[in-house]
Amino acid sequence: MSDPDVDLPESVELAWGLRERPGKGPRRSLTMEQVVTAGIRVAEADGLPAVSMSRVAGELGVATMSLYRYVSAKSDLLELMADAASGDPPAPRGPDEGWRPALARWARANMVAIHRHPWIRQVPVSGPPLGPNGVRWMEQGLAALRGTGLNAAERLSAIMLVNGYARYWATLTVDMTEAAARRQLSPDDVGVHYWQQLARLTRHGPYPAIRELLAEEADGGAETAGGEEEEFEAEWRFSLDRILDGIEVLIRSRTAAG
Amino acid sequence: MSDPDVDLPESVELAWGLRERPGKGPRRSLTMEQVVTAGIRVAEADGLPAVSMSRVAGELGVATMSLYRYVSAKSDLLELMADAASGDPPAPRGPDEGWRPALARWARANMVAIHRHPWIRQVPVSGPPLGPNGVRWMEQGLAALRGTGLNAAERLSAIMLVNGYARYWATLTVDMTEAAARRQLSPDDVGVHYWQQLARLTRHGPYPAIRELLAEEADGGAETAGGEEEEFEAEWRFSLDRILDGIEVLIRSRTAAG
DNA sequence: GCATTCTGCGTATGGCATACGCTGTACTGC
DNA sequence: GCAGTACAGCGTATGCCATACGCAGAATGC
Repeated sequence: MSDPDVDLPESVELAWGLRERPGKGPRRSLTMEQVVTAGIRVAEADGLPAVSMSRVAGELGVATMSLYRYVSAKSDLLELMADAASGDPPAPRGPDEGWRPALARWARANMVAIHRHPWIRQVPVSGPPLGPNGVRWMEQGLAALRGTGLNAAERLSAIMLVNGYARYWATLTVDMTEAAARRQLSPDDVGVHYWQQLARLTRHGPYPAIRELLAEEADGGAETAGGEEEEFEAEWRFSLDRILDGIEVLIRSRTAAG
Repeated sequence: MSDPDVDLPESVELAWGLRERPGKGPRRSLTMEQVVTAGIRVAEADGLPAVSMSRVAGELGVATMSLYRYVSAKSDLLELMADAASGDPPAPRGPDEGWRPALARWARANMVAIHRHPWIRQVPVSGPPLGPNGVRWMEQGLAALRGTGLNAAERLSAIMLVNGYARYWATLTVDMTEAAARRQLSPDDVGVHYWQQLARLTRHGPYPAIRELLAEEADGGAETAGGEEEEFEAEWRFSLDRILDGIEVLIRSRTAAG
């Protein structure tokens, strides 16, 4: 079913600690971990655009080109950084936790990881996870759906859907917060500003649904407004609950039929 | 409610055709449309990384720096390109089309637009839509949910959820297809290769859920496999149906209670 | 002790976005 | 019809960037 030696990108093998030292030649003076954490340090301090090969090399006191003995291209480095910064998936809470709370915790942890390391959202994803942490996240996500009656493809699609949402949401909120900070406003004010802009643009022309939205927003907008924090939270929960409801419909139909 | 003059980014005003010619000074030798379509032409031909200010300027027969009379930064140009390439939202089909088919059509059109212009997925989104097409897409999305009993915030969250999924899915499939093409494989083979890689990495260690997945995939993988095209389609539909089911649960509860 | 093989890295190439300031142009107010 | 003014196009220059190539020296196997 699985050949003993499927070929894997070199940096992935290094990250998993496979690959033995090759005997010949001088010792490496750095570890993969040092390289990756140096990259993370830069991203954390000055953002992903500041992560250049020369900057990371400088951080380690080596020449720029030395890094290419560890990663085959900058994109490799970025992927490894993202994997490392994702950290540990949330610990399972025992077999009697239902799939729904487990998946909700997993989703939130997903979102929180990006909030904690906002630069992750700007790392282009080139494919399904292969890094050590990515695979462990996958494991935990799938574990939440064991015994639900969903088949393999469905379990996979479901966690991808949830992961996609968490990433999307985190990206959106971080972008908004950063846009706000750049103009020295609160995230709330950015929202208000957007409504005003939209109102101006749609003042003339066929935009009935948007105008209905704006009117309703202006009316009742205040009634649900708690703190900023709570509002973000409520919106996060809203869409997540829609997704989980949708999954639940399917699971129920499976357990009823089967 | 809405001030007569909320400030809008200059390029947005240009794109909407607001802003009168300023009397003084020489005429502009280009239109915004020319600049944007030149950028799109480059992206279409050689991908987004090929879109540099000098390349676009060359396409138009003007000097690089001339473009900065039209956009304030490259990111402006990219956003305008993405908006223009999004094209028209799907036409509404009449008031007796239910919210669900309407939203499903909208979602698919969203996804198809990215498939048609794959570079769109690489344009960083800096905030909610302000371009002419983006606003019209928003209008159509919201229109699909009129009269469902959902309030403004809920309608907005719902279409954002659907849009996020469409974008996510399109990105994923395009990335996979391009990765396959780069290695001269079929997208299917890339999938198989991934399973093999995952199997190797999880052979030792605590990955029960992933191993279960791999086993099940290896067993029954063939039984559902139709053409590639159909499989993509089925997976797209699966998650979309989860989301729509979730929205439907809420709508039903609203119309029952209200 | 020699061949081999790998490491670190200096150098060089060919990009890139964009700040600045100049020149000529088309209009406004007189 | 003319002066003043604000703007268009753009040449030049700065300071980045990723990475290809090849060399010198280090560690090992034999």
